[in-house]
Amino acid sequence: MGKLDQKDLAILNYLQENGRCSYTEIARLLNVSEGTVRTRINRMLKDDVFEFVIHTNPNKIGLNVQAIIGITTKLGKHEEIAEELRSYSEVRFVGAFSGTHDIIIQAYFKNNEELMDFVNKKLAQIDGIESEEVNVELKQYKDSFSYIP
Amino acid sequence: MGKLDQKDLAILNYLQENGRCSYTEIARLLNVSEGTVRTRINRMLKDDVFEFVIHTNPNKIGLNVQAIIGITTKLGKHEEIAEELRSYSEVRFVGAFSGTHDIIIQAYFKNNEELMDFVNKKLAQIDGIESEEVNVELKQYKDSFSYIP
DNA sequence: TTTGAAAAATGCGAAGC
DNA sequence: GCTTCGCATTTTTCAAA
Repeated sequence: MGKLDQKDLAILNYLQENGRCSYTEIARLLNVSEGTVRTRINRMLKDDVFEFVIHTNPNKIGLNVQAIIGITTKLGKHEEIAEELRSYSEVRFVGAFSGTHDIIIQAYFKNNEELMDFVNKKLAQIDGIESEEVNVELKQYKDSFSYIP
Repeated sequence: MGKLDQKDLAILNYLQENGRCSYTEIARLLNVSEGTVRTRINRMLKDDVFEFVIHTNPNKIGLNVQAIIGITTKLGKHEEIAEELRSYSEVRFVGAFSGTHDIIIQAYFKNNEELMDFVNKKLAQIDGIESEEVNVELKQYKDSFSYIP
């Protein structure tokens, strides 16, 4: 499990700005050969350091309501409930947390009705959920994928 | 602001699975010409429907502590505080919410000490923050970018 | 909007340093 | 591990249906 050096981080930095940046262009910018960039990217992909994805704008595909829901579960039920939640397509993030909530999820919906149905029907049906705290997003200020220091 | 048809959604679906999928390959899979795929992708990029990005695995770049922090602010201070928070590189998500918390952020840190410094120094310095609720992630079950229905 | 075909750019594999 | 060099594939451009 090798570490990443400065060159690797530099490559990731360029790819963050443009996920389709070519090997050739990155090579030009870093003053190394195209082969070097290619080798390193392939190594990082194999080591699961990053992956190529697209970030879809939820509003543009009709998902206008976004919510973050904090969930308190019965003791020892985290795992099972988290696995169940992760299977729903509305849910884009699921994590177990230490703090006020045992599980926190982030989910996207077409409209408020869909959100209500999700909370009152889907969540209500899950055994072991003690309480939920629904936060509806009013405005988004940042949603970045650039964590390179 | 045109709507997306089935063909557009099909293209996005393939790109979700592999952000580097070539126009040619998508064209083969959808039984249309390569030019069609390219035209539509470029239109969607222009319309800000999606963008090509990379998703970096936080752990692999030394960011081992992840937190979701709910913040309660003084009335009328949301905007200003959200803008301030969005400027920090540790912070990857900032939203204003209706619910228990006025602002919810998600942030990544190298270790617990960095998280503590962030809460006790950076957040504590911001005027207008009334209270914070820190949730530290113990395990992540899902973190998807595939919102296509 | 979609297609096809030619030109330009990029990606790939192998060999050598 | 980095580079260079051919060759394959892909992207780009543009005219036409």
